[in-house]
Amino acid sequence: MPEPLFRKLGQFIELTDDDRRLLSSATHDVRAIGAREDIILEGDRPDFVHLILEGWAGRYKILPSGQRSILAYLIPGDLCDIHVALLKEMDHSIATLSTCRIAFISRSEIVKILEANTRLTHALWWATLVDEAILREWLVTVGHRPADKRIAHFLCEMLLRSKAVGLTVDNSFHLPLTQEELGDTMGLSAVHTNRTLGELRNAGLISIDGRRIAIPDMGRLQEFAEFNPNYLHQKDK
Amino acid sequence: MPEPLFRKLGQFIELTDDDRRLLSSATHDVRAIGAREDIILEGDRPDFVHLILEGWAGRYKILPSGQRSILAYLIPGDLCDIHVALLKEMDHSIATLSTCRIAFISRSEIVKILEANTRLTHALWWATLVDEAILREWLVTVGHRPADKRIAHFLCEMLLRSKAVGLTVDNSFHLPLTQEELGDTMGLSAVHTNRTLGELRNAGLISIDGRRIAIPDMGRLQEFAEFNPNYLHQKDK
DNA sequence: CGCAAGATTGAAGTACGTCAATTCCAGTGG
DNA sequence: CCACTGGAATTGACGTACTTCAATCTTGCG
Repeated sequence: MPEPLFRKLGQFIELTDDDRRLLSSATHDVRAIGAREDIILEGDRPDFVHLILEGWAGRYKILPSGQRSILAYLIPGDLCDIHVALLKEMDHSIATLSTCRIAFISRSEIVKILEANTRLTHALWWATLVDEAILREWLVTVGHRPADKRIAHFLCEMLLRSKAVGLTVDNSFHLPLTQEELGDTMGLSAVHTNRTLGELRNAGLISIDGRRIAIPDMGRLQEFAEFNPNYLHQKDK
Repeated sequence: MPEPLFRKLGQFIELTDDDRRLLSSATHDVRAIGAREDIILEGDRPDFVHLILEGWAGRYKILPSGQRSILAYLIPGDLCDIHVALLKEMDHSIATLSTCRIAFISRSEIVKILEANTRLTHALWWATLVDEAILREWLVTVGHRPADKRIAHFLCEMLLRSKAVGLTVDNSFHLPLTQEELGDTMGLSAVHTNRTLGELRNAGLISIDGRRIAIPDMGRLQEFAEFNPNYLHQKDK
């Protein structure tokens, strides 16, 4: 069942049939969730770890001013919150962006896996370290890159991450975000996000068809964005 | 020997004498390192995990433009790079900021601890999750807060983190950074950092004596910065 | 005591934000 | 099939928080 997770962890270890069985048995409780619904809220201490099987979700915080800051995107194969096993409470919220299929894994099942299988434990830990690496790169982006490179860099990342779980077609992928949400991610206003997206399109670096982004020349976009994929720690490439 | 580490992990688990012995025996190789020297460079695959015993270090990346982005500060009790055990290579560099005493722990010793002691393993994992939580908060700060609150928020955090390892005196702590380095952290120019620091001082929110920051009224500074310490996941308060 | 790095200040430029209006488009009901 | 609707995208005008450049002042340190 959790093919995207297999595909993701497979970048780090060769999964055995036994590993697959263990993961499959843990992800029996699958639920469909509509777009833009909260999965966990800041302050929660949930009893489940959530695994995205289909669709996009995002981590976010709301500032006292009402401003929303989006901190990460979660796509198929991503675990939302293994933190929960160790930290007392969520320090941020998670919501779906598109309609999603999500596996609910009880904490006890996670603990069982961690005790039964050292290689899987390491693979799961590896996944959280990659999340951390992505956060570092976003911090660089938001703090030090101008708007156009900021967005270009983000699109490079999401193309490669989508590709790693088999969600791309000819260097195009589905981006289920409004421009306002993209702005809340990049630390930009919706208006400026719109203008910047227009520039990238005019420069021929990207093309947009509805909610689908196509990157005609990935080399050129990477060069423009000063994008180095090393922080994604992907096996292939 | 590694008192600050005891103190840090002690926030998460009660350390037994056995835990302490295990950690002490791993941290036998201690070296003094001068200020502003690199410990690990991006691309490295070091054989050692580094533990800060005294002084400050920082994670950073250099952009093609030469711009430096500082991504995290490491103070006594912080492990620099457990990543190394799992990720292929460093995706960022680490350098000292002040003179430091650093314990070099060989990878095999880390592995030994991880295999021998589940509780310590969880505590170490917990520490990396806190690092991740801090990164998320920095992303909020850099992306969505104005310069004055950005710096105020950072100072709140560093006071609490310093306090947790016993490095504060009357709500004051040593901040071994130049204003340029602080700017590279907050995504601000050195000039604007200077002016903003001046404003905070004029407002009576902080006082600066050389490289020492004093916070006369922590409640007031927290309120100004909209600082909520939940993301630090500290036990006490 | 002298020097270099860091801190401070002023003046001018710019990349971004805000406000507000208009256009586009997918979904809905008639 | 078309008119209606509300959210999202787009565009223009204008304001501002920040940057950059450059000069001067201060401080720590050999």
